[in-house]
Amino acid sequence: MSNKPSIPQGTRDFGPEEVRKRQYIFNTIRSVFELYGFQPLETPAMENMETLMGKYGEEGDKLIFKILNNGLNDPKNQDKSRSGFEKVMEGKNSKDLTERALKYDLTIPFARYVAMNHGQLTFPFKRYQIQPVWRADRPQRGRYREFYQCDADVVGSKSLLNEVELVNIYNEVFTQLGLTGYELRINSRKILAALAEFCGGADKMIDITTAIDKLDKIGLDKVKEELAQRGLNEEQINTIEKYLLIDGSNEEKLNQIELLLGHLEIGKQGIEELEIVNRESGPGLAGSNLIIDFTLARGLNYYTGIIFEAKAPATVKMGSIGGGGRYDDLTGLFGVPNIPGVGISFGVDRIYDVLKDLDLFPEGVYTGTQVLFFNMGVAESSKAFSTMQLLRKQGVRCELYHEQAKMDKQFKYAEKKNIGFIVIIGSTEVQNNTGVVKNLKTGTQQTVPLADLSNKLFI
RNA sequence: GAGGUUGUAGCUCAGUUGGUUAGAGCGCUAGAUUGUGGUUCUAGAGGUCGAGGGUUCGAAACCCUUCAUCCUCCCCA
Repeated sequence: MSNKPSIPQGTRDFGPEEVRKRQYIFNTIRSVFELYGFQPLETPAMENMETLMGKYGEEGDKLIFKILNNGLNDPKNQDKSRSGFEKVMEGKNSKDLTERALKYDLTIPFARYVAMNHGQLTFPFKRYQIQPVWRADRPQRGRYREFYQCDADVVGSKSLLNEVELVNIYNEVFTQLGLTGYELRINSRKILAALAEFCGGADKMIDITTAIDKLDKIGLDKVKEELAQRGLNEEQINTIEKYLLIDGSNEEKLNQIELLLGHLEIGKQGIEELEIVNRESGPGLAGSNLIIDFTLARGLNYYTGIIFEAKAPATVKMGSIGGGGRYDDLTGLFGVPNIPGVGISFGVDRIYDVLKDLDLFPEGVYTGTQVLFFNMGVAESSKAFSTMQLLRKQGVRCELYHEQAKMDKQFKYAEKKNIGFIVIIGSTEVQNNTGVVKNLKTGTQQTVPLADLSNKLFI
């Protein structure tokens, strides 16, 4: 029976305090995006199925939340519904059963938007987008079925200046949030492509990248094992091992990769890109927070150039808190070729968990109401109400206790809501046109004429 | 999709080999205290032991099923 209400697996309610903390993260990210000249965009929660399918790889397709069509039981649809169901049972998709799905990320809907509106847009188009996305994944630490992404993308520009700006956006946001120990790992898909070309051919690229991506998790030996399982021979695996053993500062890594893959045209391009981004991203940033990592692969198969992954400080064991990269032709998927782009994403829900673990939320996040007016009776509360309205006009956040009650109760209400000040207007005060202002943190109080009440008293 | 963990009061959790009426702390309500909270003291309310079935003279405990939860793998933010 279980009459208890519940919410779907992997979703969450956010109480007042949580919302405030999340808002703090959103506002920080939004203000940095705006600072760098990005403009807001919102797209629907759901997209047509064909917009999403096939864009995230085979695994990704399975994780898309599909929406059942309405009217399946309508007599004139029943045959279609049945045959559609048969198709679904075979693992295929059927428009007769589902033609819409919840969006899986913000990049593909954005690409769809650009493809639809490229005639009207001014390029390069820089947009940011802060919205929830949904994945039918099994929930666990740092993984939810509904979560927010904050994306910033630039389309219509091949300049590496964009990558450099995005690196600095990451740095600015994480620094403002106090997350100074973050790591921004970068690599280039072109280097990975060069490696694949050098040993095994381009068709082995996905096999190679998914295996080496796990290096820090499972270790070199296991990676070699997995490569062998995926059909690479010993010579090829040895080359990959050399590749994986590249280490040192960013500059040292670049020198070593030059020796290994610099002779290939695509490798040369990738190395040059990394070199530029590393050099231009700013003194103090490159090499400490910005780390060139040749094992970084990233799953999304539309990336073609520089790729990013932001990681929380190793101590919190959270993994990726953001990611992104360059794609040469995302809108080509929607019939509008030759619009290159590059973008990044912040995972707010994980950043929230990390800030909580590290106790990095500032004090000010918790404040709501500044002043509580005590309710001392009908005539008294009427006076309190009109006084309160005047204060509200000055921008002071205040409230009047909802009913006449013992002072004890009203005090406790203020305390629980973390309200810093109370104002008592009782019969004596009504007569004298005064109020007793008490600072609950220090315990001090003073009687002041109501006309003198102002926001200065409540700081 | 595969594997595991936990589910007892509003919250955090005890509960012995299966044995009478299931406990504690915190919180809540009321009083001590009719205009001054946080401290203290006193009293009180609050449980179909996640749900359903089974074993047993007897189940919170053992078995099966199911749901939820958290975690690991896969993959990802």
